Amino acid sequence: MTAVPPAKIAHPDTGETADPRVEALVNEVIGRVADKWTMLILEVLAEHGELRFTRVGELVGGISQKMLTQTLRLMERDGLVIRTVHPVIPPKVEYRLTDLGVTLAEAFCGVWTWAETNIDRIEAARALFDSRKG
Amino acid sequence: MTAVPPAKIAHPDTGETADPRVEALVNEVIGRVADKWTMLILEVLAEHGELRFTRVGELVGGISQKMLTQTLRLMERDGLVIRTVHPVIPPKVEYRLTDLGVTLAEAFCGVWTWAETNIDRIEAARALFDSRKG
DNA sequence: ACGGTCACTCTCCATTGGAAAGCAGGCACC
DNA sequence: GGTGCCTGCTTTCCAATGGAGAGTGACCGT
Repeated sequence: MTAVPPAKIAHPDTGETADPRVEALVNEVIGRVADKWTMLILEVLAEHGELRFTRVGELVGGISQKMLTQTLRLMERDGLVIRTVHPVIPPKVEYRLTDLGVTLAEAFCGVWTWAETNIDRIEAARALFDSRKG
Repeated sequence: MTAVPPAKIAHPDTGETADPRVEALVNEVIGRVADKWTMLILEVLAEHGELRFTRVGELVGGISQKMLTQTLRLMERDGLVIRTVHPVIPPKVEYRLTDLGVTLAEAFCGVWTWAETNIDRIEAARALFDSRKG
């Protein structure tokens, strides 16, 4: 991936950032990271420190094991979490955030607080919208 | 949706936040908002102010019209954007952020700067991971 | 021998997302 | 009077994604 993959629809030039390659990379990273499960896992790991596989699933809630494995692997690949395997029976695998993961969690912190403080406004907006075009 | 939908897997108690209902609502809002296209659209609207439908698509890049319509509608429903229809021919529809949308964009601002500053680290982590278990 | 534990992994199916075509409706051009 | 074109969707079809649930491996207690 040295060459930047072109956008599927060839938009000639959006004339936004100086370097379109940087922009594309950032968008790709955002696309990776701006994922429901990634954010939720990041949250529980930031809050609880080191956790085992099933415990992460419990704390996140409603995630399938498949997605849990998949998301944790992707986060590990991106250097957000560290996976520690303890060679014991029954198996014990612990996950914790890297420094990079911690900084991302801090960056996302504003979003949780935003969500917490603005739930009422969102629900009100939804009610209004639905009543208008129900 | 007055009653909080129970998690699909019945986790007895994760013992995290005091009120599980608030937590569930926050998770739902996070799940709504932590979406690739939502974040990207939020970004371009925060940066460019009021934009027309196709212009949003151009600036976001690589989004299908279906997802653009769908995401903008959802954002409108959640009170993040305002959709203004100018009854002219050819049609002209403009989108801009509400105050709520602006606050969310500000909350996400840290994530964009995080992505920009940490691209190198992510790529390095990926290269390492892939070389290890290629 | 058999069930329990834990972290996956696999299989099947419903939902989602992308590509492309269609549509509405007035306007300009020929 | 047709033929396009313009924009903002909507629809259709198909590939990819995600969830539910069962299976796996390796050992331990009974």
